[in-house]
Amino acid sequence: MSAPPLLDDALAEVALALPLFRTFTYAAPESSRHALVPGARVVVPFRGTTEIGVYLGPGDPATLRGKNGKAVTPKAILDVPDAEPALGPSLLTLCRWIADYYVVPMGVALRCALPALLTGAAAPTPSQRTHRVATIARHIESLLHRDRIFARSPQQRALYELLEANGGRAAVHQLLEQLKFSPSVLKGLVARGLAVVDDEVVARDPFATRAVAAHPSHVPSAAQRGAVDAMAAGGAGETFLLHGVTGSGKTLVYIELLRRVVEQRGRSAIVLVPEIALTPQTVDRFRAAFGDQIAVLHSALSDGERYDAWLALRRGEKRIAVGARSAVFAPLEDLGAIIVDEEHESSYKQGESPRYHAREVAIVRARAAGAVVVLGSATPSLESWANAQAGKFRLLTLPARVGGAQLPSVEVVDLRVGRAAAWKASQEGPKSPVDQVLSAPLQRALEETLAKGEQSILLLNRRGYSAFIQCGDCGDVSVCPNCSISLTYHRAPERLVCHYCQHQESPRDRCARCSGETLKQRGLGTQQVERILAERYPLARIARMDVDTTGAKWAHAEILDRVGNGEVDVLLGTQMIAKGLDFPNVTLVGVIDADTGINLPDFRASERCFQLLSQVAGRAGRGPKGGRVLIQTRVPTHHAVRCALSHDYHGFVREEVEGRESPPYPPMVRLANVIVSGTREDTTAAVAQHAAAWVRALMTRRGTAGVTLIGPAPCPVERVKQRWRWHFLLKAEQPGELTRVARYFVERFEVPKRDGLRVAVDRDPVALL
DNA sequence: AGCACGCCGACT
DNA sequence: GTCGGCGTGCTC
Repeated sequence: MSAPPLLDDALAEVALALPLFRTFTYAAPESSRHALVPGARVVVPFRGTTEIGVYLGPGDPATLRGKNGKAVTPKAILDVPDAEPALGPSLLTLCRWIADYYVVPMGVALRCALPALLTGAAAPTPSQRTHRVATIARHIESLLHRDRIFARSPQQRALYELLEANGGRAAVHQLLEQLKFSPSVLKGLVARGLAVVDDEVVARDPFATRAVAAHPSHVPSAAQRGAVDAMAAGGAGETFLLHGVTGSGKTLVYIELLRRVVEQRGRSAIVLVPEIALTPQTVDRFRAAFGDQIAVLHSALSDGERYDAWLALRRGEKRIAVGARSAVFAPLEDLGAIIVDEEHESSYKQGESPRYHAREVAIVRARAAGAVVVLGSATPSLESWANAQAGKFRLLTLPARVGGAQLPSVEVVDLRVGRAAAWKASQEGPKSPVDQVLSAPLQRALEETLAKGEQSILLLNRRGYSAFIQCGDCGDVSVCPNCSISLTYHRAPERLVCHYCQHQESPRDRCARCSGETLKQRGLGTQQVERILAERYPLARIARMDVDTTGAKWAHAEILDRVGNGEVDVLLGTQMIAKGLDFPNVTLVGVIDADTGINLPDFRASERCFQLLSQVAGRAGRGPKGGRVLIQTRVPTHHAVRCALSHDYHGFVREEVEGRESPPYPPMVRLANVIVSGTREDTTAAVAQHAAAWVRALMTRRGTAGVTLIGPAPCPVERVKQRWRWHFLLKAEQPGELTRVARYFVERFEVPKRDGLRVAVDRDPVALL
């Protein structure tokens, strides 16, 4: 449209990490020019202080015109601190793509590609740190003792039980922060000999010191070899969708591919996993195979450690990066492969700006680098499946488990009223708590598994003790003061907790609305089920795994190690136990309530349910003893449940895609969710309506026929963290049209600067909640 | 995002 | 008379 700008070498275009859709033009002193390579960090004067920015290229003199055409004298770059640019040309290009596609300022995109140390956001921290840690010194087993000891110190009890919930050990600052108690409460516990406080050196990269179990060097099966051969022969930038049933040995395929790419061809590679802490077994296998060629990037690293790892990759000292989402930005040259394990996982989508999806970023990066991408899953996302069907990805299939193991048999237990009554009636004696949790068939299966000395996994996708507290008189439910969400009742420590904003309060003994005294707990959570199981099966060794028991950094790995060592008979947990676990002695998987979440107002609710059921079912029968899966549900005919029963991914996709045709949802269309939020209900609604009307007018004016706008409406959870939320959806056949509309909107629509009003665009949202 | 500038209500 | 509320505008 406009003439290309006349660029000037004496001027420098610099991006700063500000939420501004503009860059700044600085003078480039002669002395700094030789080091000014695009992607280089620069230190620049900005509003009286100095900021770290990224040099993008020669500047445009036309930008040096202030308001009313007055000339602006550019300030000079103060320093170019690095000999080598912090971002190579390929990562710089990748950031430009992110800025464009996800409709964010360049500075925001750049920030997520650089460790905090390099953006100047964090003060340099030593690689070794110490912190104060409290540990339980004396365990109080019986509740009676507990009542007596803490009779006159309820705060100490709450602290003690929080410590317990953290596995007996937790950082002092974390404990006091969570409970908002003064340090004297802890002093009291220490004085009574119930806890001790000491300094702990935070291990320098705990993953580096974690022992790697010797894995038998597996020999690939014919199917695995075929997949590896196809990928190794893949064209530059080609994307493979590796659809392998649970237990089909996808990890070995990845490892064999890396042997060829990294060891034989000397190129580098990135392995993305959904969450490091949840997949220690997978990470261990890569470490066992490649030793110190690997840099494991995980959230427990300090800024200093993260920078060390970044540097080792940048210098080529390590050529494989393993990590969660952000590892897709690992500073590797000559990239040969990017592996995205469990590609359907929603944790690949970043929740805050830039709201990128690591799978999509991986594909774009690999295409530019001439690397192959491998997307692996037993239950691929519908988007990836559609891309494979359309010929954009090459589909490779591992249809069978390795070593001749069979997929477990999956049975449904129908909990609907009539049938539930039937099995309850068949029970002898009065209804016990366990009967409310486990149907007769699941109890029988659990008892048989215990008797054989084998292990069981029980999935209940709801943490806490009970889902909510309801007044028996007026029906009022305790809700969070900050969010439109009911509070979950937790025991040990006894609190009502908001799972959206972490707000906590003490349970009341009367209804807040009508002062009724018959407060009832509704809906079972993992804490309660743990207690019920412990009462019913006192000899069984039960472990619970959910965010409440895995607060401490390495608690995940510790619980899983105990399962692996046979120290646990029953592992009870939320969805975090469904992923990637490989324990051959687990022969029973029970799903306590398959319906949790199936009716959420989200177009992906069924898909998530199917994936969760398939993944957790896949934990059973991975060894020679075989396995069984029992799924309790009230909707046995729902396709997510039905297809999980028969391991029928294709059947599920067929039915699910039908449901996404009209009204259209991904993969039939591309989606952007525009979220308007603010501290006041009325102005948030007004701005959302105004914004939607503005976009509609824009589309009419510009004739963007390919984009449709749905809404606006309040978000399904209309208040979170004291902010009201409205949203509308943009749907488009072509991603380019969606980018144009979203970009024009974000850059031109004026959000009133009051009531904390904000507009955010969530491109390719994973959930509309 | 910050931060300064600037114009209208309750106080030493 | 001032202190300070936050709406508005700017950052090379």
